[in-house]
Amino acid sequence: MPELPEVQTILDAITPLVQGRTIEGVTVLWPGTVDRPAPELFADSLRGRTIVGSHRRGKYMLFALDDARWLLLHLRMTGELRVVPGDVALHPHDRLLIHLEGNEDWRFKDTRKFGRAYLVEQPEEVVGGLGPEPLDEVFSAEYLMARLQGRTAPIKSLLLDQRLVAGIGNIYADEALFRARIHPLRPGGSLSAAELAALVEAVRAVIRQALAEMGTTLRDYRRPDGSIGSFQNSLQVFQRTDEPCPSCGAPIRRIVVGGRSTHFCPVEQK
DNA sequence: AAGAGACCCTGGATGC
DNA sequence: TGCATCCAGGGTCTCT
Repeated sequence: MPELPEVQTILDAITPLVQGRTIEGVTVLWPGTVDRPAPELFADSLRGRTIVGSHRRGKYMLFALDDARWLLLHLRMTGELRVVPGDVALHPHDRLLIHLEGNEDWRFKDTRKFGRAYLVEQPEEVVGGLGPEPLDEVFSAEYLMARLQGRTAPIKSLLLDQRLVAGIGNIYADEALFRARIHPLRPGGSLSAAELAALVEAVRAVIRQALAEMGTTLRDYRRPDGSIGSFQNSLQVFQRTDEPCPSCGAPIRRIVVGGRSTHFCPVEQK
């Protein structure tokens, strides 16, 4: 579900609801949601801790605790976060409950059970392998030129590789490639310096706009207050198969690249 | 090392 | 209506 703009939007909404608050207990409803340590130790270790800060790295949310450890959350495809009164009825897809002082619950709901929670001493244990943030100046045409040298995989697949650049998912990969007018099947190493420069700017523009619009709601994504994003109204190719290209009118095509649905204009993207 | 494919899960939409 | 198939904002693992 959520990519960088959605994760940032959720984090911005959830942080004021949990920062400074103390965890009275944890209920693990689906053990698979807890990646590390073992669920019982995870729950025991969080009891009594206070959340003192938060930030985002790629698609991960990082919550700093008062014992210098970190709670990391990844929502994967269908994860949702809410803070609700403790007596609100559970949803069948609630997987993890963090009970806050004052009888409120921070709830992790996740239909497909792909989401994960981590309690670690060093966030780098989990996020250390991520590439640069797309809005960081490190992410540049020169960086891509060096990293994509000799790569034969489709540029679409490479944009989804979190080790190359962190936070881009299926929606924004397709949208950025359209804006840069680059065909998704182009081998990564075949892109010229000018094309890479256009791609970097396209990625930044799409991410910035999606942040401003609080993300893209297609099915499951909800902000913690239940409201939706609005970038779905700005999508130019994603999930617009057979609809006219907004630039030339040709029907948008859908293909599968690296097992992921991929949308592009067959006329304009070379 | 890099790339392709299977796999992890559930539920909604679509087709017959 | 019922059943089958396909599809989904992600990432990890295995095999070649």
